Amino acid sequence: MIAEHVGVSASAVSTVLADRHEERRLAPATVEKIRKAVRDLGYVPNVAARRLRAQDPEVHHIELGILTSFEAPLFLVSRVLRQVQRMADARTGPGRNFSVSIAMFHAGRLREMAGLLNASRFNGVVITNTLPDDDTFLAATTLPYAVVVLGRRLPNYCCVLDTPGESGRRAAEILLGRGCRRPVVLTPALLTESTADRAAAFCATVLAQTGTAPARVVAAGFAPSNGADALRAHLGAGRGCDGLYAVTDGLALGAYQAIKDADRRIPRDIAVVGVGDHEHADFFDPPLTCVGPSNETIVEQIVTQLFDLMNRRRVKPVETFVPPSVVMRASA
Amino acid sequence: MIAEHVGVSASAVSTVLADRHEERRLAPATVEKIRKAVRDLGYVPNVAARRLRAQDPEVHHIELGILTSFEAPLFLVSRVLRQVQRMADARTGPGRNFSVSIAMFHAGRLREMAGLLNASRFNGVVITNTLPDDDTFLAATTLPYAVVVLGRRLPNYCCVLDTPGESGRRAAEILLGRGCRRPVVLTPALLTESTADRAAAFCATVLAQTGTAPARVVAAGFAPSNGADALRAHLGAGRGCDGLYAVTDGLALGAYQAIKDADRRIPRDIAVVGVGDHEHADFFDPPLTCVGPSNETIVEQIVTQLFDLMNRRRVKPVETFVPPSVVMRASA
DNA sequence: AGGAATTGCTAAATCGTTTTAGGGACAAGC
DNA sequence: GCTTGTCCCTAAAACGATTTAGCAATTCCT
Repeated sequence: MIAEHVGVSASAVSTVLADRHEERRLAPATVEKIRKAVRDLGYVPNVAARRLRAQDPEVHHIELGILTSFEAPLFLVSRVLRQVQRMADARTGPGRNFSVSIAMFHAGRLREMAGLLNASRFNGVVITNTLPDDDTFLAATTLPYAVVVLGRRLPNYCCVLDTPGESGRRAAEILLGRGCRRPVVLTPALLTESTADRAAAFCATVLAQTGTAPARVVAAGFAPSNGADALRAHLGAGRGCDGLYAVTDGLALGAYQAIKDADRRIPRDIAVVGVGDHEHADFFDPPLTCVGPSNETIVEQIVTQLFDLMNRRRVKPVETFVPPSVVMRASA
Repeated sequence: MIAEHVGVSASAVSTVLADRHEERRLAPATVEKIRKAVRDLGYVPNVAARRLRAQDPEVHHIELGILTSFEAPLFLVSRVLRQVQRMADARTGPGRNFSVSIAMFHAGRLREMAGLLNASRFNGVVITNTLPDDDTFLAATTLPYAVVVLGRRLPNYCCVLDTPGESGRRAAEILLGRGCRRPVVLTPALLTESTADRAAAFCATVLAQTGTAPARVVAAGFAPSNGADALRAHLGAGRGCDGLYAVTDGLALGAYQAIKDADRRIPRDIAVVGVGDHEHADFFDPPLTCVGPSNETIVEQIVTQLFDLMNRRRVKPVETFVPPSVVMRASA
């Protein structure tokens, strides 16, 4: 402990920090001396040591984490967390105890997260919203505990993701089925594996069915304002659009504004299809038609796999594809 | 360690778990025996012990947490987290290292969260979205580390919250200033300290200025669907409304739908004022006029206080009131 | 057969904290 | 002077894992 600096034992410091110097009869002068040292040295107690010491040997504490990047929206993450907690609560009892938390990493810098590699932070994790750099890191190092990856395909981990190619294809079919002649796909500049797949499948389907590839509008980020700016530029330049596929709902929300500002109607002038990754897609105006994996199914798959891994009921990694479900609402 | 069950030493078990039995030349039979025991006993490694052992004595690891209830939305929480992380990153260096995470508790059962009382989980926390039960728990036990409470007034902690009475009053003034004669306040059934204060101030102001208290519409929860249902019922019953104050933006979003479904226009027929606690309030249609504490200010206050407490630059708890800022958009 | 090398495992130290038992110094009482 | 008590503090064990050093048994080499 840092504070042997004052020539006093660790026990005395501990006593003072726990505010038990009265009952343990430390001299007021010593208490003051210790307090001062604690302040001066900026002492921070080590939680791992405290916990190791404090915990009841009879009860096992299991740490679960949901790892996501700072930049990503939390909607799906929070749903995963709630479901994980539900399962955890069901398994909690005397002798077993769970903590579930969300930890964030800077996109592309997952590898820097403390305790990941040496398994000193979590007993099991769900990882999502990784960038390609994170994916290569993960692919290169198999973490020695229960890991489920959401939305990415990595051979050495259990993965849960959209059935590849499906969402984009169905979205294209919906727009073409309504008679759209000038479909547009709206994507962020930095594509994740899922968004890239959706866009590619959409383009391929449109090309196959009409002979022309759809226009591709690229937004700076995935916030609504990025979507609005990008689509406004596209419409303002007079390039046609009568159907829009946004690979994430935030972009669709921004697109709505651009469309309305351009005095076009949804879906009459421009039909819009999203993916269902926004909490309130059904309260957009008009409510957003979505083609994407059902969040319930995804969450359920993730959580059962996580617990199966932890129970060692599953050992080999598996890929689970969740087929998109179509929720027709008023926007297309 | 559990697995002395097989008559082998802890070191051997550790070796196998780390998959280093090759380099350390354990007999394949022993490895199998250990693996089987690990499986059969459902062994879960203790992360606290691992961490204590694994960490470099030269670097101090500081754990920060943001504690919120499962039931609450994550918008403000995620903003707090990002800001905390930014400050943490700025203070990270050789010898100092932060982990920031979100941990959730069941509303009203904060006291059950493991490691809170014995300080064995976090070096500092931000607590928010507490229910009255949690508040009484907190008021009764001063946690022995850095704590900042968001949106509640507790004498023994640093608190950051709306200036009491201000938001509701300003909202009322905006609606009355537009000439509204039948203002309505939309609240969830379960009021937190902040929402209760907003509703009360709104009602008091309207009563003072017009002589009649506003109608109070109570939604079952704080999701948009709850708001839509509640307002639909109100409008359907033919009770008047030409101005609406929603104490949380989710309700406003639901109200938008009910208003449009009733063929009323926003703001011409019904003006709407929210509080600015939804990430995309500026992309509602029409964009939502908000009166509420600026999220930047709140987040900044919280985070500086948290770090001041940890540095012991502040010792006594303080209350910080953040005055509402008004963001006029198209809805009122 | 005797020494060297290899194989397969264990003992012990360590991480930082808390708690329990107890010890030394001094004062008071006989 | 010896016992008893009080005051103030420390030593040591414990928490559960990992790692390092090393020991015994077996095999290999000459």
